[in-house]
Amino acid sequence: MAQSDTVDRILDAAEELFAERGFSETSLRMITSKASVNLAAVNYHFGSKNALIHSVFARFLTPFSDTLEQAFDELEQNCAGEPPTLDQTLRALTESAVRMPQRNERGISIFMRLLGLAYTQSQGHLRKFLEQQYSQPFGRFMRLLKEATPQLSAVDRYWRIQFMLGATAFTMSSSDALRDILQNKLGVETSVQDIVARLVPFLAAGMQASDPMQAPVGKPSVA
Amino acid sequence: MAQSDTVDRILDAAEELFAERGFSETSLRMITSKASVNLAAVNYHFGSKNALIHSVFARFLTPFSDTLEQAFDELEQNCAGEPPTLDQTLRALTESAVRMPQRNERGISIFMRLLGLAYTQSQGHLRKFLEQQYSQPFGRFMRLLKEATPQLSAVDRYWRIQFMLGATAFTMSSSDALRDILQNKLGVETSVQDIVARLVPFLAAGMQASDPMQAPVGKPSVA
DNA sequence: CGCCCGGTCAAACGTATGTTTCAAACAGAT
DNA sequence: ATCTGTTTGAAACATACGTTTGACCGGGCG
Repeated sequence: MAQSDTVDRILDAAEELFAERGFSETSLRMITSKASVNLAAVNYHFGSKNALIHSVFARFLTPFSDTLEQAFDELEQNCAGEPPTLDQTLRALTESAVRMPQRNERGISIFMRLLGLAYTQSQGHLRKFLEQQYSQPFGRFMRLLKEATPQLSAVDRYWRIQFMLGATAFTMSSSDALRDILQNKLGVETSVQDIVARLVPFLAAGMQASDPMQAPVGKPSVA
Repeated sequence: MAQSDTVDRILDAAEELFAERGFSETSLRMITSKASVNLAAVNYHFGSKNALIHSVFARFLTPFSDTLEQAFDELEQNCAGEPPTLDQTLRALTESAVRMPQRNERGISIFMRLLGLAYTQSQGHLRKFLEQQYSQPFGRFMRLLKEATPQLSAVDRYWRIQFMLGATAFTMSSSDALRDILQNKLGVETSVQDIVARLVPFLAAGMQASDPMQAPVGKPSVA
């Protein structure tokens, strides 16, 4: 049957172009010409450009979501009763991302970059789509974070989670470029796993910093 | 003689629209109609849309750059000889941003959002413009960071700086949305100053986390 | 006054976008 | 071989964009 692979070709091309140029900066014509398919194929198979964007996200977010739920299951099972630590929770997340079945070696990088874009570019439809589609694993992650940092106020925790998201999405989204720079400047090779290994302690330390609102600063602050 | 204020009206409108919608998502027609000026005025006064973007950045980045240099001067002067601490350096940066003379109360928010967008949206011309225009204060900030974290290897420092940049740029670029969410969920009002006040300790703690490559992984006490 | 010139304006330019159309090609079942 | 529903193809659609044009206005200066 060889039922046409047009759909996948479009998704592959769209994914890559979106990741490196953003959504509004990527036209359907770029996508279809990169995918070597007819322009009309996008609207035929997906309905609209926005729907294509949703499909691109769904293709990697759904498996990731499943992997993540599974990792969280194991985590909670292993430390039965006690809530998992912050470090364990973060590791469950990052390892789910890294271990996820990739279509190619740049997969994880593209994946991260798209997540960053989704958050950054103010595409109302995308945010709505993601919220009503993947609220469950996201909510679960949030709950785990909450249990792992009982010392934080809700507001502090909220902001620090945003800081973590930012550091992660940003770093991963430009990880290719950053790795090249490092390679040129210091002659050091780096893998995505290396980056993650450095990122997690950074995040955990930031997350557990002493309360900014009551802790005095190291040096007596100039009132 | 009431020399036309068209230029400023355009800059004001552009600044606001860019901040809330991004660059490619904001058309000249939106800008000119918000500013109540003729469409052709943009190309007449600025030459092109890209040049307008540059002008928007220059208008707040140049004073900020000056303020920052001054803050760094004072900083280095005060702790004569000794290099400023990480916390001091970060505070010099953020306080320069916050204290900068604002055109209106949303100024700092817009300013941050635009900086985040500049880093996030892959506008080649913008990055080039910023690099060749404001490389000096940026380089100086990097040098101060280096002196404030002598315990870090070059590679560790490199990655952690990226993490900091990411957390900052990302948070600031979506700060309005994040503040709204917080307002709806917990009924808490937040100012940019609040966010910054929470961000700095997070960054400082992450920056000074124990070396990820030699520290044991489990959950040891903080050595 | 006449002249000029910085600034404004409505209108048009050419190009690129997302989407639609409709005929042709194709597959599989009858 | 013929029919049927699905998928491709080239072309056109309407709209929006950034930019350019040329007419027009209103003071300052000779």
